[in-house]
Amino acid sequence: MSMLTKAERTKQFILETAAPIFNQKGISGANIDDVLAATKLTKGCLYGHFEGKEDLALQVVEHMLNANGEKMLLTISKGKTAKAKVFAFLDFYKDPLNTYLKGGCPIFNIAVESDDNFPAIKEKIAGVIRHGQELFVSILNQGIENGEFSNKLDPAVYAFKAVAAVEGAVVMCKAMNTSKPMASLLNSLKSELEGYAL
Amino acid sequence: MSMLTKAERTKQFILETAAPIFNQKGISGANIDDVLAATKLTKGCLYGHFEGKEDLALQVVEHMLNANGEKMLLTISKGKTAKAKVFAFLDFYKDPLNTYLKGGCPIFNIAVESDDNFPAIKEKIAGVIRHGQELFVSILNQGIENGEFSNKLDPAVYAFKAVAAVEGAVVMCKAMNTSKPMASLLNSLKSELEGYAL
DNA sequence: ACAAAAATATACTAAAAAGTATAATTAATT
DNA sequence: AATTAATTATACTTTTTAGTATATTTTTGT
Repeated sequence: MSMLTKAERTKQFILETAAPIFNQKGISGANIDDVLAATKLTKGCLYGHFEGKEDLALQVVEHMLNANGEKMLLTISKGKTAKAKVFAFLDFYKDPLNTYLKGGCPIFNIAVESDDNFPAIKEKIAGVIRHGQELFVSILNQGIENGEFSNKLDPAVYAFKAVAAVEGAVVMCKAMNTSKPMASLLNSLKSELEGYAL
Repeated sequence: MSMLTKAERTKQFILETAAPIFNQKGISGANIDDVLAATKLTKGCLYGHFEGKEDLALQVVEHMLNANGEKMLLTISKGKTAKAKVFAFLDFYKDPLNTYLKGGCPIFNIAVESDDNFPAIKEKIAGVIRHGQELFVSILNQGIENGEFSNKLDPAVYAFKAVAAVEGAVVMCKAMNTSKPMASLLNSLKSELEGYAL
């Protein structure tokens, strides 16, 4: 028998199945029936695990953010040098048309929608973005300290620029249905960083 | 008497009033009653001008995109040199917390939502983005031709990077409730361009 | 294996949102 | 200024979506 109880597994299953639905259709656009159809569960079951749509949405969002964070950390940790870590991060969305979670980057998708509508979720997103920036900055700082990069590199500026550009590029590429510009953007961001190499 | 008929003015008024609602709440999140409350009009009136919510949404989107395009063109046209034009474009969203249309950049907001949900609107957005890129590239090319910039500048790459970064930054700044990182991003993008100055 | 507890299914109600028919009003044309 | 056409308001229906009460089934712990 699995370590998780049946109910816990069902809840997990609901969250995982609902994630792409919410990521693609958005919080307002996704509805309970979509989730029921995808999970092939019933109302009684779903409402046994979640108080209502708002609760479901919040937990789905948390689930997506956690999954995204873990995946991101794993990706970055594979790089041995600071530069390799940064490059690994940049490549995370190198194919915007085939993101690991259908519908693009959940952080950004939720950020756009929650901004003016769901203050609680907006705060969560703000935290995730801030935390990501801090991590990125600390990697760059390590790179400066260990002599990989010149101290002319401003970690905060580069970190913000890189994330903003990549996230913006994901949206643009998806809209235009091409991942081509992403490739040259990544090259440009990488050579910009390499300009600070010692 | 105004050149526009009463009905035309009412329709225009509805579109303008509905624009911020749709831009903030999204197409799925916005509803007819929101628009009626904001305009203080009634169903009979609204349905006299639009076939239904879908039609309204489409026309609101078109209205937002047109308004955005015009405003953008006007802004850019104020710059005399290629560099000035680019800088003017970059500064367009320099204060992401107070965009001319409440809720941030409509192009991006709509892009994120329409992507997996509204194919017709997605196509429109794709066209707008492509057109914007072409314009940006042509400005940079002029700059190269008239000797402002070195021909080492790759217009397509810089144009994409700049737009992606600024748009991404708008979302990030709004989420984090600060326009500070936008300021340093703009400085960075500007000095990047100035690196190609002759 | 059995009893208690928890999870799930069914069938329903409630609320919200979209849309329509018709009447009243207002604007445009002569 | 009067008439017709168009616009807008009111009051309604329909549809969609969320949520609930209760019954049934399945887990879980003894």
